[in-house]
Formats: sequence, C-alpha cells, structure tokens
Amino acid sequence: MKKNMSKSHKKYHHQDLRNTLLENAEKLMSERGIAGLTLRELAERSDVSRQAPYHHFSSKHALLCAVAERSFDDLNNLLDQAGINDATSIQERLKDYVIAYVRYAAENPEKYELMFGAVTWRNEPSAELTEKGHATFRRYTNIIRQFKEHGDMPSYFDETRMSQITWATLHGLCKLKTDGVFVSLEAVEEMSLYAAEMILSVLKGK
Amino acid sequence: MKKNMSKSHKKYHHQDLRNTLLENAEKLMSERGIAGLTLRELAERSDVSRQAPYHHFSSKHALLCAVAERSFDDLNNLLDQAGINDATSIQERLKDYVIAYVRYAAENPEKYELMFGAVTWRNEPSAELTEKGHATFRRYTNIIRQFKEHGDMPSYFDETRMSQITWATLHGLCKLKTDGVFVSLEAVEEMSLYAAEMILSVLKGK
DNA sequence: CACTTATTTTGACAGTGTCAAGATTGCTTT
DNA sequence: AAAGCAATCTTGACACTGTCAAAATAAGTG
Repeated sequence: MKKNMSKSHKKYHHQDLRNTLLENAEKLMSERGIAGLTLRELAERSDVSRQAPYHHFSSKHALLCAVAERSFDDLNNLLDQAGINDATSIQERLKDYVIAYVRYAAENPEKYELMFGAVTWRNEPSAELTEKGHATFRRYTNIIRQFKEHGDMPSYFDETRMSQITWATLHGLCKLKTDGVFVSLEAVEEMSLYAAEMILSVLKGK
Repeated sequence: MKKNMSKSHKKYHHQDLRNTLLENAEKLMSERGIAGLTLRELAERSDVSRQAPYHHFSSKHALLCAVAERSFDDLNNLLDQAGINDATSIQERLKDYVIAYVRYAAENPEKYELMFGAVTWRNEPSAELTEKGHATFRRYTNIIRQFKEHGDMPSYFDETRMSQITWATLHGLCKLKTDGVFVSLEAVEEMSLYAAEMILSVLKGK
C-alpha cells in the first residue's frame, strides 16, 4: 500500500497500458522533442515501472514505429475528410490534399518526423508502417491519376514519376518546416498554396 | 613511453586535433550513422582521451555543427564547379545544379542530414552555419533570377516563392533518399532529371 | 631559467536502453 | 472455491552515453 489508491481502479493496471503509453509518448514527444523522449520518463508518467513498457513493445524503436503507425491513421483519415466532397473539382481536391498534408506536418512535427524520417525508415520499419506510408502516398497518386484520365496531363508525362516528384515538393516543404529551416508557419502555408498552383500548372502542360 | 612513437611526431599531439576530429567524425558517421557517432569512440579513434575534444568543441552539438559547416563548403564548391561553364544555357545550368545537389545528398546522407536537418537547425545553429546554408540556397535563387531577367518566367510568379518551392522539391527528393523512404539510387537520379524538367516547364509558363 | 598559457588526461556522476530473474495479478479449468 | 497457468509488472544490474571538475603535461615567452 504505497500509492494512494483512492479510486477503485488499479485492477491490474488500468487495463491497457499499451494505449496509455502511446498517448503519453505523443505528449512527451511534443514537449521534449523526439530525441527527448525517454522510455524511463514515459514509464514514470504512466505510473509504471521502468521495464513495464517492454511487455507491450519489444524496444524503443518498436514503440516509435507504433506511434508512427497511429499518426498515419490520423493523417489518412484527415486526408480522406479533406477530399470527401465529391462535388468539388479535381483541382480543388488536389489543393485540399496539399493544404491538409502540409498543415498536419507543421502542427505535428515530431509525428511527421517519425512517419517519414530516418529513425523509422532506416531501421527495419515494420510491414504495417511501410504499408500505411504507401497508403498516404497512394491517396496522392489517385488524385494525380484522375488528371491523366481527364486528359488534363500531357501524355508523355509519366504518372508515377510525376506523382513522386510533386509529392516530394510537399514533403520537402514539410521537412523544411519541421526541421526548423523554415520558421514562419504563415510563409509555409502560403508556399503550400503556391506549390499547389505550380503542380496544377505543370499538369496542364505548356 | 607507452605507444610506439617511431616517427618524430607526437610533439604535442599531431598538432591540430581539431581537423583530425572532424575528419574522423565524418568517417565514423558514414559507418555508423549520425546517431551512432559517439564522442568517446571518436576520441579513441583519434588516439586521444575522452575529454580532449572538449577543448576544441564546446559540446557534441558544436562538433556536429562544425561538420555541417565543412560539408556546406564542400557542396558549395561543388555547385560552383557545376555551373562554372558560362557557355552553357541557363537551362543547362539549372540542370547541373539539380544533378550535383541531389547526387551530393545521396552520396553523403549523414552530412546532408546535418546540413539541413533538425539536429543542427533546431538547437541554436551557429551564425556561420545558417549563413552557409543560405549561401547554398542563394546559388539556386541566382539561377532562378536569371530566368526572370531573360523573360523566361511569367511575371506574376514571385521569384522568391518560386525558388523556395522548386528548391523544396530538390530537398524533398534528397530527404526521401537519405532517410531511406526511397531506396534506389538510380530512381532518385532519374527523378532529379524529371524534376529539373518540371521546373523548366513551370518557368516557361503555360 | 621560471612563468604563463594551451592542451590533454583521469576521476566522477547522472542518465540512457535493455537483459535477467523474480513477484504479482487475473483468468481458466477442475 | 482451489489450483494452475499465462499475462503483466517490478527490481537489480550492466555497459554505455555526454559532460563537469580538477589535475597533469607540454609549448611558448620573458
């Protein structure tokens, strides 16, 4: 009887430590940055011993991958919402994707870092993670493809390459913002609009 | 008289530890990755005690910044060489910049990470570092400006924004490669060419 | 020579991820 | 309800990290 267990909880340990850990990890990350996320402090915050997290995640890396997967789900849902209005034009849908994408990254720099950063992708990323990453990109490719199908794209443009490059533009903007090279949020948002215009301009052909 | 000092060196300690440390740091980084670079191992490799590096760099972060500055010098020299042939067209000069830039990043992922990554830019980057980073970007802006001066760019395009966005494309490609999202080097090189074409296409206007 | 300064070393400390082994709790089968 | 079992959590320990403090050494200067 060490802690004050006034409530009736503490059945085993508030049931799902896993989710608690993930949520606290996100909070800790946004406070201290991704490098400042410590397993020990995470455990402490979750009112659990140092080693408890290891029963749910085989390593710190696995924990980070799990956070990334969660973030992918968030972003993908967000992107689906952004493009849900089928009445709007393809052009608008592209813009919506761009805006939602860049904004998510700008508002959640640490999460974005995990989603498309070296920490996860260079250390045997899990199959689920890579799949969800590809799913995010696939949503973009689908939009680009629609341009081609509607004849709004020069035929000599390779659809895949075109998607990769223009998406790289978004990713580049996000990275410059999240890594602290660009600091002004307003400027980045403006750039993202500008980028959307550029992409549309390219798709129209010369 | 511990080590075999066959040579006449060992006057103080091979004179400039600073450069030795920087060189060994680059080697270590390319072997173990930027996270695997350890001050202690670096010191050991340089035949020096644990604490010796601190007389030349106030912290590990300062060391990393110094490595980044060095890399900027390398890249900037490289870019100058790429565009040195004034006989070629502006279009060719842009292509050369793109190719040289992406190739440098792809071949030196850890260095590029330090040059335009969170580690350096989010922890009070030194004035020299930010200056050299801007210098790299300035070389790009200068090329874009020439397009405008030659009337090869729609007047309603903002020169700065245009530079930022198209350069973000390059940066995005580099990051996707160095972070391990894209794996094939050939594909990335092909994309960089494609990106150059896209940029030229945009600059021509519709 | 002595003296000052620059450079390198050794000792120590708090903090990290994680292995190994033990303790606790809840569920299931009898 | 009792016993057994598997899931879950804890404590102890280890090697490793960056870096502070203080001592030792070498170089340069008068």
